[in-house]
Amino acid sequence: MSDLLANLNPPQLSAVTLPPQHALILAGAGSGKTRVLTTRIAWLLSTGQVGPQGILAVTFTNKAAKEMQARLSAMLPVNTRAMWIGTFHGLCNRLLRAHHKEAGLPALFQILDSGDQQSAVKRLLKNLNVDDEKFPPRELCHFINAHKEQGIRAAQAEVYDDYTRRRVELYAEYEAQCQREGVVDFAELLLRTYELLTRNEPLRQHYQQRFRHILVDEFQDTNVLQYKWLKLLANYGADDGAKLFAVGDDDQSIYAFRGAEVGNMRDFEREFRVQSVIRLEQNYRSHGNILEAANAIIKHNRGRLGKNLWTDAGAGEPIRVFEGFSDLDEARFIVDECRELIRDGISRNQIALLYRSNAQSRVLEHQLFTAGIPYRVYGGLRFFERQEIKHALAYLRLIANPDDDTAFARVVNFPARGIGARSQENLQAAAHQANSSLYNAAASLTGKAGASVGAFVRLIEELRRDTASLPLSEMVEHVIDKSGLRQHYLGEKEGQERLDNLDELVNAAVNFVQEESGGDLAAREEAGDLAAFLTHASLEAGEHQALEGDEALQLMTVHAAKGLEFDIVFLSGLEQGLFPHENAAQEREGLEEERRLMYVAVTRARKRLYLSWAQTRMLHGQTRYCVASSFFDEIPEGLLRRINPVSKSAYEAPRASGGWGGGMGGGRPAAAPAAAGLPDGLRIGMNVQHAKFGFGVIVAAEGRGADARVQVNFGGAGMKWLALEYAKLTPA
DNA sequence: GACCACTGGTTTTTT
DNA sequence: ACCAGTGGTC
Repeated sequence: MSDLLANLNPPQLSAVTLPPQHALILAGAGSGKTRVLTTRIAWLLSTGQVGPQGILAVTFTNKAAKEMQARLSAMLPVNTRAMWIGTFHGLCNRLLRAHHKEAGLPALFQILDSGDQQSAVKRLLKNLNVDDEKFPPRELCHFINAHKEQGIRAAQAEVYDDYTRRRVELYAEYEAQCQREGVVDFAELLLRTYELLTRNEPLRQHYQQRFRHILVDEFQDTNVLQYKWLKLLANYGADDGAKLFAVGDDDQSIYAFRGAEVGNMRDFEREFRVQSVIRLEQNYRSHGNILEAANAIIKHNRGRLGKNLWTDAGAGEPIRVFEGFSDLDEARFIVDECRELIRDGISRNQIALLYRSNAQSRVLEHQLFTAGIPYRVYGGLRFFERQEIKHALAYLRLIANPDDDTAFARVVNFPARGIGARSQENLQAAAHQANSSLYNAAASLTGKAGASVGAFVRLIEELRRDTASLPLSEMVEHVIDKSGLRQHYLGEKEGQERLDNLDELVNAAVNFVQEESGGDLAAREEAGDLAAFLTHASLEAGEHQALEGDEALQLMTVHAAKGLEFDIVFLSGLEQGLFPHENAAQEREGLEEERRLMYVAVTRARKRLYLSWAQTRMLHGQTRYCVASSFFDEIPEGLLRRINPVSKSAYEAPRASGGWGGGMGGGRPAAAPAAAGLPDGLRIGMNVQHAKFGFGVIVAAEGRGADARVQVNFGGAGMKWLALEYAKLTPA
């Protein structure tokens, strides 16, 4: 055990060895958060304070859960399987599978991912004859999820206008549809579990007594419902409830936009009368200058719980700042610099190229490709979200649960088997009328359409029969062949990649069955291989497409980089309107989240950090004229080293390109053409001054004469459209 | 039912 | 610029 605690610093040690009580650990970036969490569990177990079955550890991502499990098994010769370690969704799934009857769900309930949910909503709107222009499925999904994530059912939803009344009705209809089909969406997993435990006293008591220690990772990312869920399991208000050990960093809360509630940290501290708030402030990751910059940035946020990271590593190098004429120029600089770093022996996967939004990767990728540097882009379409995979899974889902209308609608005519939109509408109507699933309504269709739909139903039944005794992987293979999917993609021009992916799905099934340890055993025993595999596919959308283990540069959004670290980090596109993003920069809350994002980005770097921006950038097919991000103003100049001449705007007098430009599109931005209707003296890209908003750059123009409007990027004051007739703009 | 042209919408994203 | 989704034509 002394081994266990060796090399912990004093705050880490006190967190790990805290006597049983509620605790909040404020763990700064790079302060050894995961280590504290896992060591805490190991310590609790090895001191005999609790058995493995008394531990519940919750994370947000499967990756984090797996890492925790792996680290624990390395630390202790203990059966980690008796512990409940997983994501909120994974654990809820486990509970619902075990108690599906009490929860009012079929044993083989399916899980809708966000895409499935949207299709389900679309189908609902169609059935109810609701105009999907007035109620866009995307927006409706968001409305429904936002309510569920607050723990609010349709019956309790607040109605403040006609539009919302209708949305609430649709929410209720959607709930009914899901119930009828035996499917649950992500938010439902949590809400249903919460309600199950609330209403079912014996079950609730069972789990409240079982779990003695509940540990939560990334607590700043919990939403309202997740916190309620934790309170329930910890038997909030009782003396003999589990002890909650929450680890988080309010400064790294970057998911408020999807419902995360940083306020949970404060609420937790207050409601649970937390006596021990422990701050982990020693950073083991970054050199001093980098850390100092991060601290300086985050200091601008209000209402922080307060924390100041320090390091005993030296100051290190200054932060390098590069200003490009264009996004291309910026990308070229970055790639040149990377080439040199690689030549100097830096490992490629220790270099990260970060950006605010995915669209920015294109220009970087292009330059990297040209330079022949291997790179890996994180994000994008994931394995189980690919069209061909979803199709194959839909067949499997129908085998498991014929009432799954989402799956039915997806493949009833794929590959094409003459069941057109018309027949499908008829079927929908029949099913709606009979209040039954599409599958069951199929028999009621007559005529030609009835025959083809009947043939489809028979196909599914045949598949079910023929695969009933096959092992999972052979089952998948059989379905791919006999459904006609393979044949279909064989005949498609670009079908080879899809075929490869389908083969990969068979492999995934093989691995899934073999991999006893990682899988959710309880769920599998309950429901069989197929159901467990389908759950796995929904809950764990799969590895990102790029190859693992390659010696490659790492490209990703700042969000995706959270939790990771690299020797060298390039943070590009530091322009007002892009980072901080214009949609967020208007309100303080939004800007503060952007600032936390900036803080996360900066603290990813161990040894060297590059910050760059471009005076012009192609965005949505148009050239945007940019000003530097206001975040530059928040970093003390003394920490920075400007690697090329600094200018205030794209339209200063021409000057040397600093050696990075030259060539196509790389040099000064081409002089902007006089935009239609702009009065003399105004040009796109020009610097102007406004009485209220201050200095800015004209970014776009439209209309002429009295209607002429210009879009001006005012930096800190944001992006504005101004009517020239009223706004007083003077060239600056 | 297949193909093509047009449209709108593009911050971040896990489960 | 680029993607996905849609509506039209053959």
